[in-house]
Amino acid sequence: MNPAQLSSAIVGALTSLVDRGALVLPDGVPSEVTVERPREKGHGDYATNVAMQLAKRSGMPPRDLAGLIAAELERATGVQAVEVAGPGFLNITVSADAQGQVAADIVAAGATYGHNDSQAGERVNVEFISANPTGPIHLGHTRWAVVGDAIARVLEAAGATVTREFYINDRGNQMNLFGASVEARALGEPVPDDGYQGTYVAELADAVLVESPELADLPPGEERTAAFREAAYAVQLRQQQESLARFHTVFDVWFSERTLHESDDVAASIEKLRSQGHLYDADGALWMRTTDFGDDRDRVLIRTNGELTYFASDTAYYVNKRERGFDRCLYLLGADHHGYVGRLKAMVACAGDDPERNIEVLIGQLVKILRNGEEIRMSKRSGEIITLDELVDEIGVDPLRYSLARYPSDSPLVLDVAEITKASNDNPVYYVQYGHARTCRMMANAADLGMSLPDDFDPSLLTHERERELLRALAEFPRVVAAAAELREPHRVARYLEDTTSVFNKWYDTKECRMLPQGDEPVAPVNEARLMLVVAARTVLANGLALLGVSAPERM
RNA sequence: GCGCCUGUAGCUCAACGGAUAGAGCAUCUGACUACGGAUCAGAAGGUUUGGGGUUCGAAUCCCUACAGGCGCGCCA
Repeated sequence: MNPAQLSSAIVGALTSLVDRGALVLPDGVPSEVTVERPREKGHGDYATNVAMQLAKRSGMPPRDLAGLIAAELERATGVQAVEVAGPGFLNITVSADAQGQVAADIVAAGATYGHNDSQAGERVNVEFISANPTGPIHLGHTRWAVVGDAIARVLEAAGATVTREFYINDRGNQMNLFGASVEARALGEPVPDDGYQGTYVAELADAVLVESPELADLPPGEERTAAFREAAYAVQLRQQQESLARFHTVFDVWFSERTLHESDDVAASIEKLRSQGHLYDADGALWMRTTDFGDDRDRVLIRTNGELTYFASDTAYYVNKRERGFDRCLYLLGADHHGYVGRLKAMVACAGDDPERNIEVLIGQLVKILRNGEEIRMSKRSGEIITLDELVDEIGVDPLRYSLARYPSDSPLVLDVAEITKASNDNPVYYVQYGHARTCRMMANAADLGMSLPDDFDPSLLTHERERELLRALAEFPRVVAAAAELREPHRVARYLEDTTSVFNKWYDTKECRMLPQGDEPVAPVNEARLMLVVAARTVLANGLALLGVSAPERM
């Protein structure tokens, strides 16, 4: 019996109490109730605080109400015992066969186990990284490359329709400066003072000259600079895409800022906002009155010199997303951009949308990486960059992804290269992956003995306390996925996997719970029931790792 | 000055307002005639930064002080 099923049973008990007149709930019976997996042994398989939650409304003391519900709930199918504890908790013990059935349900669901409908019907645009195409993907982008991708995966598992999107800022002064920098490097001239200094610019210049050697022969001037800009842009964008693909972060849409201007999107979005009455002219510029919706100051859309601001593009881009049908636009930004939150939300309100629903801005705090106890630093001015490619070379895709995925993105984070590259039990990524590999070895061993998943699986054979613990953990997975999706916190999946792997290992280590027959014993139904449990555990570990974009190796 | 984020074991961090705040690392002690030990069992380590408040119950919510990080352009 999984938590959702138990919740339904509790709701059923409440309903029949109300129907009988034994209980009065002025607001009606809740459609679902909280069911937790108790941390303490001796508190049953599951616990609920429903009696304390409903005590006030029902006009009964929590413990009295708990007793009433307990008596009713004990009659439900699959419920073995209900105990009132503490201030009014209900500790529920599920019958062995109802609990064991969880294993077969998981195996039947296979790769879809964990999927749920908590976000069904949501059309979500997840925009993340959106690095300027003037340099490589680097340390500063890495956290969202993992967590943004994992959020998208978790939302999909929760039933949402998701588009992962990368916005390319391929327009404006920075691009021209970038072009001029590559041009200078290619021709052996000094890079402009405010230009791009990094060594990667020299590499780009070389790559451009290999692909388009004729550029060097063009006469100096704007056309040549533009030609270098376009060629370098193409090379740099391709490199970004390759780096991210190698890192298992894949986008559905690479959205060019230029296309907003080449189409009428910018003009159209300005007209839309004008018609909403939130634009005005002052000092020769066009402004959006974002202060109407809580921003600290109004924002310029068109400057005195007639140029469009970046914010004008942002506005057009948002309107474009909404026109493509997304109800929820997620923006995953670095901490250095948190100042944008206010204006983005105000802009959404100015466009006539609901800033509480149509836009959601998540801020990722900075990640520090330590090597030999010292922080690896980047310097924008000198162009010293720690690229994603270098990090992947040094740390590996799986350890790097997992190490970033297991922490909430709104807390600052320090990672030590030595810790996350250790190939041992020190490292949670290998702990979980090894757990998965172990389930695979066990399945292979079982196959060697001619064992197979039983057609007449008897769930009541999985009775050992360690088996029940494991079943409880496995049953929780869909709720963990749902919570991760709702809260945009995929680290919950990683923590859950570590916990579940630990529970699995404890079971594995228990002499009374050997899956294989010992000595010369023949294969018995209990052995095949345990095989079912192993396959269920493998399913959960594999599905969970997939949500984080981390591989699930069959052997290590 | 204003705003956002953070403050939990020696370190890195968990913990939908729930029961005795948990893991891993580091330290110490056990289990290898093993379904691959990249495992398991155990010890030690805490006034959840300080102070108020809200309630059946607060690390969590509110106020306040302190400390750290990051922002506050007609730049992108």
